[in-house]
Amino acid sequence: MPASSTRDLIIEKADALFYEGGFEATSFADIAAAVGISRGNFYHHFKTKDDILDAIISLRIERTRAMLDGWQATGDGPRTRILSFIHMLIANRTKIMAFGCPVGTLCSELAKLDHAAQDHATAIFSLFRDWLAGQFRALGAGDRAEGLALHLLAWSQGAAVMATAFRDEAFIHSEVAGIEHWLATLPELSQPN
Amino acid sequence: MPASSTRDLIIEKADALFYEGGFEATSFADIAAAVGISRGNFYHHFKTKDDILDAIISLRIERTRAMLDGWQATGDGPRTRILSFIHMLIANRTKIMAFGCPVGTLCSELAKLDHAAQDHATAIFSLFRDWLAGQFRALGAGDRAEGLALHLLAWSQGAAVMATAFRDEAFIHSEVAGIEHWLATLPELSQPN
DNA sequence: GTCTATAGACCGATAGAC
DNA sequence: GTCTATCGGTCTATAGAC
Repeated sequence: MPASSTRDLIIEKADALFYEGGFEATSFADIAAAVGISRGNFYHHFKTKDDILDAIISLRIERTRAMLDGWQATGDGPRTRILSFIHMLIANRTKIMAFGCPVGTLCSELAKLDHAAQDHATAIFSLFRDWLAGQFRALGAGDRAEGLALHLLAWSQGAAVMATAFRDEAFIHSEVAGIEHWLATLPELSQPN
Repeated sequence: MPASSTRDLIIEKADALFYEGGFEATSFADIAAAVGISRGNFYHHFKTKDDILDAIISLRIERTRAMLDGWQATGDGPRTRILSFIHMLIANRTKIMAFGCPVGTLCSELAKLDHAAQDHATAIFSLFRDWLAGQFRALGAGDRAEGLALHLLAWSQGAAVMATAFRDEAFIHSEVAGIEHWLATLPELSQPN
């Protein structure tokens, strides 16, 4: 079976639409139009809107895991790996200023909708948290590693929210600089990089 | 004028519904049911959904201003006033874990909807930013005051997003403790309180 | 009689679902 | 393609204060 089936195309387009317009505000018609198929064809692949959402979250989990594995596979030390995470804010700054963080905004929207997929979406955050905690552990943070990971995640989320509200690119850069300084001067860590 | 009571009731109920369920996902029928009036009566007070959104944002701006003025009117020093802001995270922790920060989630949703009221909603953030900057200025932060204010806002937003995603009350407390420590050890500030 | 608040029928469009 | 429910929004009628 070819990898880029219609189903994959639907997921791909719906992923972008849910990110840029929100889950609730995106209709089947929007997705069908973006894919270029009829709505009838659509239901052959997904029975309900929630099914698409689950597929999208699964895709994001896969891609996040692949990205983290890729960073892990380099010869870089944990500090450099953490910087790779931080610099996502810069790399994605244009989209973040327009639509926020894909993970944070999805979790917030699903919380308000009291949606069954809440935990599934939060699992993306858990991937980042665990991976970051691993880096901090490698730096000698011990049992503080998870707390540091959560704090770093929160910091990046706060930067994303404010950058979206104020459409302020300079603020993203200043927060990233702040994180880098924090990382460089963390008192608990014993390893230099 | 006696007319304002129903109107005020609509705003109050819609404010809660928009916060807890999101703007897009809340219908006129939901609001009318919460107020206990017919949808026809509803349209006598507000012509469009955007009208009520504007009214809600204006209400939030008024209430925020009143709260900040109240903190300003106390005999407390700027450090204690900043702590009042931070401790909102604790006071509102239950709602934040369920629905996120009212301001941050609204701004994020309106950004995705590309809604005309985006700037109006961001004005609530601006109130906090300017007030916090005033406190930092009083502490001798000089032209760093606004940057510190934005950073503190971002920190609280990040804590709110993560607390919502993970439903983690302990995390809120640990972030608040982190902010308090940061505030107590800020190197730039010359005033003791 | 006028004005305002209220109710509820009604509209076209579109939603998710099949 | 078709279903039903519901969306935001419009319309008219009524009830009562002045």
